[in-house]
Amino acid sequence: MQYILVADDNPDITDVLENYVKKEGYEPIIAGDGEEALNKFFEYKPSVVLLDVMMPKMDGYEVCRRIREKSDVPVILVTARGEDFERIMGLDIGADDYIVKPFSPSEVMARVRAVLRRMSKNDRADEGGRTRITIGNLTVDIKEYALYMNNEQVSMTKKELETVWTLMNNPEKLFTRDNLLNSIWGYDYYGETRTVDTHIKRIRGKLDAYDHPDWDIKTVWGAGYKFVINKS
Amino acid sequence: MQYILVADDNPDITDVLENYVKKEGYEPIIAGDGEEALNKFFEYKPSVVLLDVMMPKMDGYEVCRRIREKSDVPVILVTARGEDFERIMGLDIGADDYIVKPFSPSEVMARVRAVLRRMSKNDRADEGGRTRITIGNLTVDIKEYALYMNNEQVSMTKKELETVWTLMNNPEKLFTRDNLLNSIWGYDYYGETRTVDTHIKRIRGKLDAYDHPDWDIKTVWGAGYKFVINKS
DNA sequence: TAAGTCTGTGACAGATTTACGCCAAAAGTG
DNA sequence: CACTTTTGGCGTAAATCTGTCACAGACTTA
Repeated sequence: MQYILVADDNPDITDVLENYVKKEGYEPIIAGDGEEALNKFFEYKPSVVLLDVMMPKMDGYEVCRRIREKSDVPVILVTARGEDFERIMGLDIGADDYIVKPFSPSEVMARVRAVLRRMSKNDRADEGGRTRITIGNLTVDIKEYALYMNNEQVSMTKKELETVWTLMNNPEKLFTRDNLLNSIWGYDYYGETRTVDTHIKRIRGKLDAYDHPDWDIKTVWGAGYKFVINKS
Repeated sequence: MQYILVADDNPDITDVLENYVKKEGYEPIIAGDGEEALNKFFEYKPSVVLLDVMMPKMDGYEVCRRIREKSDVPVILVTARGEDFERIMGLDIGADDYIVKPFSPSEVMARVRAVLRRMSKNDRADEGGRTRITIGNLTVDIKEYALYMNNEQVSMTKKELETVWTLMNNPEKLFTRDNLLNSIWGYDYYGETRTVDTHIKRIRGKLDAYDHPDWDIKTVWGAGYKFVINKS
């Protein structure tokens, strides 16, 4: 679940934004003043923070500054009047964008989407982590989102590919179903553990169309699954 | 000591960036206009150059061009909103990346790290000023903004051409919609993600009028699009 | 061997995501 | 300003993926 923190002392504003945030599939967290905003920030670890500049107890600039001491989460400031963006951005508080009142809710959501987009992906392939693993005749490339057996592409769905990738990243390591659900589905997944079985079944169905004497996805009875490498 | 040259005529901006650069362990060199930037460049030989496009005495484009006559140092251009894609990339200026205002300082530093990483990997042959790519019977020339199928020109709009160009530049690589929006529409695009779909549809509509057994623009369900080359 | 667990599998409904057509807004032109 | 082209957005149908269930078969332990 992705949280969005909305901090404004005017309930009319937070009410409207709350609905929009929900409609976009995020979970809104509302705060009515600066201190509350800061507390809820640390409690919920939201993915985006929307801060009104003028709030009781602690203003938006200060909240932003405090958040920046601990986190790189995208922060959008909401200002009352047309201040020059270079002034806002130039203040050493590290805001990511700003919106001038009066705004339309859809404009706000567009900016939320934009900062999330800027933060997401893009750098990950750059990030130095490996993007491709080969074990025996099996290769998975997460940058291409593709899986190859004997250099021939085998079509995989997203979840299937992520599952293989996760297992391959730690050969010989046992993954419980909960481990896999946590790292692939997310920590807040609510559903059957056995779902994993179904995915393993589908993966095996596709990969077993080929011989793979060097490795296998093995069931550890009563525990989970692991990717094993056969030393010959 | 690694120097980073920061050129902008707004002291608010250079002040903030100066602090960030220091915090990351580099030594900032500040310039307030184009001529100063060029002089300090030759004096300090920095590892990265950050250039605001609009500066007194000499604009960022010109500074970048002059630097390129002598050096392959990574140059990041900073532009105000709404600059055209093609002016920044693809042309003979030779910039390595660009950032659209408003930006957050942490975003800037992320890109500095990114270009430095790319340089260290000597990965530069990749983007090295190519202006034309041919794959199978498809040729795109970004300099003349034209696309050919079987040496016959197919009329494309700007966005369509840029999309094809971007995908072709990294065959097999998956681009999420967000990736495409970032690199083609820019960091300050506040529209719908699904817009990409519409453009892909139009591109396919035009290109599918011809056979192209060697390649295809493929949908990766739940993830994005990629340009695939068919090995026969 | 029998009882008690745990896993593999096929089927299916529901959820998600994408393609496509159409329209309206925006940008470009003369 | 009128006209054309380009671009972005939306609703719907189609395609694809995913989670769950029921049951058979496998494994473990006593």
